[in-house]
Amino acid sequence: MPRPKKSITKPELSPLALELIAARFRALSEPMRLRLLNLLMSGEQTVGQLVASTGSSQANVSKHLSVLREAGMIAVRKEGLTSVCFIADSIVKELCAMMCSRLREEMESKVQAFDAGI
Amino acid sequence: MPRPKKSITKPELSPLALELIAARFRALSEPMRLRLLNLLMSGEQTVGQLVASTGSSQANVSKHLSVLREAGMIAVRKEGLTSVCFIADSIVKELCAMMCSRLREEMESKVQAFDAGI
DNA sequence: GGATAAAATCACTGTATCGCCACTTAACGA
DNA sequence: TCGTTAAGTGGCGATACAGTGATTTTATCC
Repeated sequence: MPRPKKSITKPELSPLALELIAARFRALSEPMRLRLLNLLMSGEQTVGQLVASTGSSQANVSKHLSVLREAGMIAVRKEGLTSVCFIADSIVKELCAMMCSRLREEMESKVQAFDAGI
Repeated sequence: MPRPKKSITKPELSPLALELIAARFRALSEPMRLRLLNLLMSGEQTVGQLVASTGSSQANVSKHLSVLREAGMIAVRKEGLTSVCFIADSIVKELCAMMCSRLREEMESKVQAFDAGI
């Protein structure tokens, strides 16, 4: 036997790579964080503005923002007392746009199937 | 009054849309699931093959596969006793490829920064 | 320095989820 | 029908994470 396991095909991703990729997707896996990112799509905002827009608590927003920051998706610029947040990774917009359009397609095809006779 | 709140800018995503998008990213947010998807990139595989390739328990693999199935990312075709899994949504490959290349870029830029003098 | 305001952090609770074990279900062959 | 095998499912313990309230840090103004 040439090799006792795997690798007839591709070289399989390393555990580290898998964890890093998973971590990035995980940052996008919470509605509140998607909401924050969506708000930041229109332009940079202070933490206070995000708190007001979302209606969530300041602590909660701050925690979610730090998750997004550690994932490299947003960055923060300090201006006196306030912190201004902005999207730091253009991939965010692409990924979300892709997911949105994909979901829309699926829903529309379901509507079509429904209209066509359940 | 037209609407009491928000909407100076964009129409903000609905809670349902946010949850649906988050759910799809959540499906991609676990290393084991990414591993399964990566294995399926090379072509369809039976559950048993995936269990053997990953070295994880059959129950665990089965559960992760059902998560991926509910997220619409894979589909399953029954052939006698065995279930054959395959990627059902081409977006999966795009998303993962995008994340991978993005991470690679970041790492390389860090290496450069390191080489340039910490 | 002291007061104030913005944001981050800590401590805590409830909930979700991973991985494992055991059991059940489904499909085939003798 | 019975036995076997592939896969799905339920229960359990441990861990992770969202949201809240209270506290601390950081920077500004008086």
